[in-house]
Amino acid sequence: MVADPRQRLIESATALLADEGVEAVTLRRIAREAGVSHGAPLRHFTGRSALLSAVATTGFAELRERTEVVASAEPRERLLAMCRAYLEFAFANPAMFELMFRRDLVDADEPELASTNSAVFERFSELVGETQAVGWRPGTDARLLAASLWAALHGLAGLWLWGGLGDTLETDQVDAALGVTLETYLG
Amino acid sequence: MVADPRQRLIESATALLADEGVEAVTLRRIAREAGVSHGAPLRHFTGRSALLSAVATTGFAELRERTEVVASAEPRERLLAMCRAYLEFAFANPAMFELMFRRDLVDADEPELASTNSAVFERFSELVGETQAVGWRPGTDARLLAASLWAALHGLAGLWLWGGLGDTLETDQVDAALGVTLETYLG
DNA sequence: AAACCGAGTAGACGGTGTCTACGTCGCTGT
DNA sequence: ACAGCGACGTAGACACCGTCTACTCGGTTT
Repeated sequence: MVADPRQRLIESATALLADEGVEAVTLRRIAREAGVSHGAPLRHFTGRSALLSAVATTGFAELRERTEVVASAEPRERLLAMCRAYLEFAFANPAMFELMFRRDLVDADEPELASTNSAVFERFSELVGETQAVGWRPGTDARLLAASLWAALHGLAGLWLWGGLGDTLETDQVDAALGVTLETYLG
Repeated sequence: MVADPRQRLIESATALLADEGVEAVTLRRIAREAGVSHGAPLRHFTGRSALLSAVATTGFAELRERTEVVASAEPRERLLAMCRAYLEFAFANPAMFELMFRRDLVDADEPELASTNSAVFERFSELVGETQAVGWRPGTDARLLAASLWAALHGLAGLWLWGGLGDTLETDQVDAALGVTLETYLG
């Protein structure tokens, strides 16, 4: 157990998020979970979105770790691994992933969140650049190419999370679709 | 003004959605907007998600129209046009687009919604098949290819709506990224 | 005439985010 | 030693929200 009450609240919220999904992460439930009164969280966060932003920040931080660990000589291989890591993160933490991209729950302008978030994309963008330097799709604007591929991954995760597309998009089907996507971009 | 109270509620909700976004579309506000008491909507819908599902259904219907109108001899051209129409729809009706993919607001199992929704993807899938028949990426499973491209579009719309990726994804940048995506798949 | 039904109303209940006023500790400066 | 202060927590209120229930109509059917 951590002493810092701020941290305790974040951890209670994270546990609640993983256990019962985004809907359950309410200020009052977090407070109950942390063993404090319903108004206590507001002593440490300006409001719900501030607390949830802090939670989402840890999410982006974990995503960054997952996508940074990847060490391989070939830029192309690293880019491939990073793409897979992105989707694996979504599969492993669906509720967190949803929270991270719910702008009604999270304050996107919160500085720490914004920087952690953009750090991941920057890394991705760099990797795209490095891969281009090795002869992949030269001449295409690196940033646009990165955004395009990033969006493709994000869309796969989003549609899987949403459960749309009839019976087409079960987890393994999404994996297969990811294969098609990667082949399309990097094949 | 329509007589059917059910339709009136849907229209009030749609107006509210377009004017003030997803947050504002609450049962009580819809009722106020329609000039009835706060409990009246429940006479016509089993609950909030049922009403919102009806609204989302009209959204998918409009999306279907937008993507069906496209008439062109070349399958490849039609597929391209359909992709662009998808994003144009999202740009034109951001709040509706968000609602359509918010499974906490909408009952994805509602039959009418599910069928209207899958009809759009089916059409898309067919078009992918036709384009393949003309020599585009033969040998790739049509359904997976469709899902992959569909997700790429969906991701672009989602990221734009979300406003993430720092200053990278303004509206015109998304258009440019769409260009990269289309070139990647169909170039 | 009686029974019924679609449509609407008013009130209640439990839940929520946020605000405010009120307590407590423990530390620190004098 | 002690007054003060600031971090932390509490309790209650307020305005919303979705949903449920009991009640009221006007018209149609029988």
